[in-house]
Amino acid sequence: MSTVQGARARARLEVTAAIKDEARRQLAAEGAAKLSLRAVARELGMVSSALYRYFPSRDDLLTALIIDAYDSLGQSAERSHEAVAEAAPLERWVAVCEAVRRWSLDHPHEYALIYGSPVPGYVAPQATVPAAARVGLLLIGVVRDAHDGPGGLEELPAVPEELRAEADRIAADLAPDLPAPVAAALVVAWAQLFGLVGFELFGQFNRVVEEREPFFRHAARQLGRGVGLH
Amino acid sequence: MSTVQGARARARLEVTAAIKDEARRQLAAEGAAKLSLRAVARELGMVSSALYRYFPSRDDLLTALIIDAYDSLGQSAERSHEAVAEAAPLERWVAVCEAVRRWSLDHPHEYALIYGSPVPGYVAPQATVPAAARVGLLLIGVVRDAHDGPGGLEELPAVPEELRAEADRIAADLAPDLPAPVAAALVVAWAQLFGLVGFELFGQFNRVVEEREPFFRHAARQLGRGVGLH
DNA sequence: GTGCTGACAAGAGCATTGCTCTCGTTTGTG
DNA sequence: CACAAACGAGAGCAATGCTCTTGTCAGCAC
Repeated sequence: MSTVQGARARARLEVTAAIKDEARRQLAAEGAAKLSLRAVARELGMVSSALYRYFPSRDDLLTALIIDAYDSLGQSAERSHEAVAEAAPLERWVAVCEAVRRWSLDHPHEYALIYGSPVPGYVAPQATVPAAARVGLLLIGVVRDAHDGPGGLEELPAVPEELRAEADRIAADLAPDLPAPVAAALVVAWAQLFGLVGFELFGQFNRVVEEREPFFRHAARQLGRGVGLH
Repeated sequence: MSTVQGARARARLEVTAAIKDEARRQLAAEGAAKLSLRAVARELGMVSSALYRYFPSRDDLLTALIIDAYDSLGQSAERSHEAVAEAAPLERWVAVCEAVRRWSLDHPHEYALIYGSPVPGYVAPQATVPAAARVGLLLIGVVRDAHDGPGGLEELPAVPEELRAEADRIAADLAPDLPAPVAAALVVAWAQLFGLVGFELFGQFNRVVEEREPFFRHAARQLGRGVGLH
C-alpha cells in the first residue's frame, strides 16, 4: 500500500472525471441528444468499449451529469445568496431567483437536462433527489429567516378548505416552523420560478418579452410577495 | 380532372395522415427520443426510404407533430372554456388552466415536445408560432372580458419604473385595450402556469405534493388573482 | 522475488438508426 | 397518347449503443 488510496483507485477517479468533463463539453456544445459515447471516447483517445468500464450505459453517464448539474446550480444559487446575506429577505429571495436564471442562461443544455423533458425513459434516479432539493431548501431558508426575523412575514390568506389537510402535510414535511399557507405558497412559487426561467430559455418569450432581465426581476419580486415577503 | 382534388393528392394526404398517426402512437408510447422513422415505416408496411417522400427528415416529422400538439392543446382549452362561457371570469380562467393541466397529463410526451427541451437542434420553426399562441390568446380573452364586463378588473399596482416602457410595449403588442400592468402580469401568469404543469408532469412534485388537483386549482386561482381577476 | 488474480484496454462485431441514390413503375395531364 | 412528375423498393453509407473475446499489465499474497 504505497499510497493512501491506491494508485489504481486514483487513476480510476481521474479517468471518470475526464470522461464527465468531455461529456459535459459535448453536452454544452450540442445538447443531450447528440452526446455520443463513442465521440467522448474518441476525444479522450480511448476506444468506445473501454468507456463502459466506467459507465455501464449512456444513461448512466447522463445521470452523473444530471447530479453534477443540480450541484452546480445549487452552488451558484448558494454563492449568490451568501453575497447578499445581510440584505432584506425580499432582496435575498430575488437574488436567489436571479442566480437560478443566470445559471440557466449560462448552462442551457444542462438546464434542459434537469428541468426539461426527462431525456432517458422516465426514471428520476433516487440519487438525484438530494442534489435537486438544494435550491428549494435555499428558498425555504430565506422565508424562514424572514418569518423569524424582525419584520416577520406578511400574513397569507388561509388556503381553501379542500386543500387544508394537504397544506398542513406539505408544511410538516418541508418546514414545520412555517404556517401552512406559506409552505403551500412556497411550493407554488418554486414551480413558477422555473416556469419563468424555462419559458425564457426555450424561446417562448421570443417576440413577446424583450427586456428580459427587468421583467424577470419584477416577476421574481412578485413571487416573493406571494409567499409573504416584503 | 375526374375528382375535385385529384386522386393522387388525396392519397398523399391519407398517407401523410397515416404516418403522423403512427408517429404519434410511437411518441405517446416511447417518447420523442425513441421515435424512429424506420419503425414508423415498418409499421405502415412501407420501406423507410418511401417515407422521405412525405417528410424530408425526422425533424420535419417532429415539427408536424409539434404543430398538431399545439392545436390539440389549444382545442382542448377552447372547448373547456366554451363549457363555462357563462361563468365568472375567474372561474373561466381556472377552467382554462385546468384544461391545460388535464391535456398535459393525458399527453405527456406531446407536452414534452412543445414545452420541454427543444428536441431537435434549437429551431422553433416559424410555422409553429400561430398554433403556439392559442392558449395565450384564450387567457387574454378571459381577462379582456373581465375588464370590459360588469365586475371590471382589480386595479394592479403600477410596474416598477425600469419596466414601464417594456410593459407598455407588451400591452401594445398583446392587448392594446388592457392596462400595461395587466398585460405584463398576464405574460408572467402564462409562464407560471406552465411551470406548475411542467413540475407536476416531470415528477418534481413527487414526494412533495400529493393532492395534485386541489393544489393546482388553488394555484390557478392565485394566478388569476395575480392578473386582476376576482 | 514470484505467481496469480482482477482490472483494464483494444478490437471485432451486431443490431439499429437517419439519410441518399438509383432504378423501375404508376399516374395524372398537356 | 406520350411524357414528366410522383412514387415505392432496394441497396448502401456512416454513425450509434452495446456486447464479447482476447491480450496485457499492475498490484497483492506468499
